[in-house]
Order: sequence, then C-alpha cells, then structure tokens
Amino acid sequence: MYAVKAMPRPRSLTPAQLADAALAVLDRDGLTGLTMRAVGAQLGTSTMALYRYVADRDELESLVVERVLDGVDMRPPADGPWPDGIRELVDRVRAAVGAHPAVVPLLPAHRHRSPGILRWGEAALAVLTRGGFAGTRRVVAFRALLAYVVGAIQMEHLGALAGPGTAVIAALPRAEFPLLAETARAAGAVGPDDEFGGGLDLLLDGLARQLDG
Amino acid sequence: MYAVKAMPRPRSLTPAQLADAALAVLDRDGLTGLTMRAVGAQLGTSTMALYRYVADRDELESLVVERVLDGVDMRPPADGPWPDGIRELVDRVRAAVGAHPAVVPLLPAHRHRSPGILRWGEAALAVLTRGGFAGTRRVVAFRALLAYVVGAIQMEHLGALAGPGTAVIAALPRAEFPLLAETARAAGAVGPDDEFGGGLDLLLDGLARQLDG
DNA sequence: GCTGTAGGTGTACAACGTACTCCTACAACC
DNA sequence: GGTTGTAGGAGTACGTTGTACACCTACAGC
Repeated sequence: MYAVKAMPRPRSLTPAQLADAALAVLDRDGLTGLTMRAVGAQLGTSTMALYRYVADRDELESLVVERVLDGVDMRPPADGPWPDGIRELVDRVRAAVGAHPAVVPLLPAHRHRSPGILRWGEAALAVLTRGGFAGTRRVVAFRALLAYVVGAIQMEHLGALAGPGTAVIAALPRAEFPLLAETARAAGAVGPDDEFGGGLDLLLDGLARQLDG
Repeated sequence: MYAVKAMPRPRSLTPAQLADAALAVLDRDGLTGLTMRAVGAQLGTSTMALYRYVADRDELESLVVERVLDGVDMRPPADGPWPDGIRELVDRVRAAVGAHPAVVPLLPAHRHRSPGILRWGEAALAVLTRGGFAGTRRVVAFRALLAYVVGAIQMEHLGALAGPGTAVIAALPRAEFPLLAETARAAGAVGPDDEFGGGLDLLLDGLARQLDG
C-alpha cells in the first residue's frame, strides 16, 4: 500500500460546500425542490458528480440536517436549575430549525442516524441526570421530552394553531367543531413562543413533580 | 336542469373501496409503494380511473388517513376524571395508527385537513373543558397534548428507544455518547406502552398541577 | 513526459404523477 | 326496444425524478 504509483485528481468540492448548496436549494425551493439536479446546478457541476460525495438522495438529506444542526451549541448548560438547562437546549434547536423550516419534515426520519441529534440527546440526558433522573425514570423523561420537541416543532412549522393555520380552523363549521373554532380564536392571542414554551413548561412541571413525589 | 336527457354510466367504485385498496397497498408495500399505479392494480382498474375519485395523489393519501381514523371512537368519555378521559382518547388513536404504522409519516401533513383528526381534537377539547381548562390555558394545553401525541407516535414507529431502535443506539461509541448508550440499555426494560403512557402522564401531571396552582 | 487513479460528465432507463384523447356502457327518452 | 347523450374507464404520452453505466479528464508521483 505504501508504494502508490499515482494519485488521482483531487476532489473539487468539500462536503461542507455540498451541504451548503443543498441547504440553499432547500431554503429557496422547499423540500420538493431539493433534487439532485437542482443541487448540481447550484454547484455548477453535473448531477452525477454529487454521487462521488453521497451514496444517494437520502444521504444528501442527512448532510442538510447535519448542516442545520452544526451551528447549535450542544454543550449542556452546567449551572442553574435543571429545567432551565432543558429549556435552553430546546430553545437552541428550535431556533436553528426555525431558521430553515423546510428541514422539519426530514427530522423524524433522520432522528436515529444524525450525529447532531444524538449529541443533543446526550446533552439533554446530562441535564436530566444532573437534575436527579436515573434508570427507568430517565428513559421515560428523555423520550417524553424528545417526543414533545419533535411534535411541537412540526406543529409549529406545518401551520400552528397560533399563526396562519389558525385561520383555517377558525373557518370550520361552528356547529360541528364548536370547541376547535373557539380555541382557534383564542389562539390568536397566544404567540408561537408562548405556545411552544408553555407546553414545554407543562412537561417540565410534570417532571419536577415526579422528582418530588 | 330538471329535464336531463341522459344519465351516464354509474361509478363502479365507492370511495370506501378506493380507500381500502390504498390502505391495503400501504400496509403491504409501505409508503413508497403507495403509487397510483399500484392502487389501480389492486382494484383491477386502470391507473387513470382513480382520478375520477381523487384529484391527485395527495387526496388519495387523505382518503387513507381518514380510513385509518374511521374506526376510532371519537366520543369524549363523559365520566371519570378528566385525565383518564384524555388517556382514553389518546390510546384510541394510538391503537388505530399502530394497526397501520405506515400512515404515520402522513399524519403531520394531513393534520389540518383531516376531519378525523379534527373530530379527535374536538373530543380532546371537550374533555379538557370539562376538566376546567379555558381560554389561553386551554389553547396551550391542547397544543401541548397534540404535540406530544404526534411526536410520540412518530418516535414509536420510526424506531423507538424501547424497541428495535434501541440496538442501534446501544451500539453507539461509548466514549462519545455515554449517557445515550446507558439510557438505551435501560430502555430495554421499558415497554412501548409504559414509555408512551409514562410520557403522557408526565404531561397530564403538569396540566393537573397548573389547574391546582 | 508518462501513467495510473479517481473525479467529473453524458447518456440512458425505469418509475413516478398526471394531462389528454378516445372508447364504452348505461339511464332516460322516443 | 332502439337511440342518444353523458360521464366513467382505458390507453397513450410527456415531463421529472433517482441513479446505473460507460466514458473522458486532470492531476500526483515516478
């Protein structure tokens, strides 16, 4: 292996450039616009050149997810009450994802393989552990937190009740969905941050109560 | 309009048959296998005949979602403590979806338009209202509940921590993700029901605490 | 310079959603 | 019971997707 006869042409792209280009396409044209051809055009290369960097479209999506999560500070906040630490961690991913809403549909599918999401999980577990959670309780707490965050972020970017989506529901047949219509109207006074944070607080309160009891 | 000259050939399919066929394809071949051609073949009709019943593939998916939710009892439980009512409602949808796991990725996108999901929301709001929630609090409670349910169901069927997905995480590099690895091992002792229900209980505890305080 | 390697390009194909055109079968009339 | 108008169903065809394959190309090392 040490006596290599010749070295090939060096790569003209970095994975980071590829990820940036794909993210740019995603931000501009949405998830349906994220095609191999579009990313190739964005980079000024052929479509097939991308396959020297990723095995398939799925891997390209992974690259995008990772790129969005790259800017997130994944260090667990070390001081302060543990619920504040969780809130901080949650807010960081929420902000990062909010800057690129089109990645939202990709998150559930890439949840297992994404190093970024795994690092976030590790940080969240560190905070929970510091708060006193261990064993089965920690498993359930962690999963509940993840479920809420995943669900709430999706709700937020697929038409929140507080937001443009409200109008749709407010126009529902009153007779059939009286409570939904009423709730949709009341939701106008609740901002996305209050909605997201309020739900998280409910979960954190439940966790705190479990620690006490 | 009353003197119609001739009546056309009657439809040979019912929407229900179409929904059943699509659901059968979805169950058998997964979401990627749910194509117009496959559903046409399943029904023994041409592909294009489907377009007499649905405008496009998206509408076909709506039909499938509705079919899955059709069997769910959407009447809000009228007696017993309100948290038990919520648990009951949540368990019903979870069971229905669990019988057709491949629909899970469709749920977030169809959340707004699906009459079935709307009816579920109305029922959940009825229970929350009976429990004493109103105004802004009810908005936040409802949204938090929905976020948790949507998120938890997706986590459950896209590889739960307690479940087959555990193995993937348990194989993580220990040095980099010590807590995740440990949690994955501990998760082996937690069944999916305990995991799902435990998280829901945390949220319900938070809600109950809010009502008291 | 020569050369071997891996990078980049172009072509091609199967499968998808669906627009368009034609044929067909039935209910309502004489 | 034949005729007819209507909407349903079938067939064909097109643009777009991911990607397999075969080819050419440019550079590091001799």
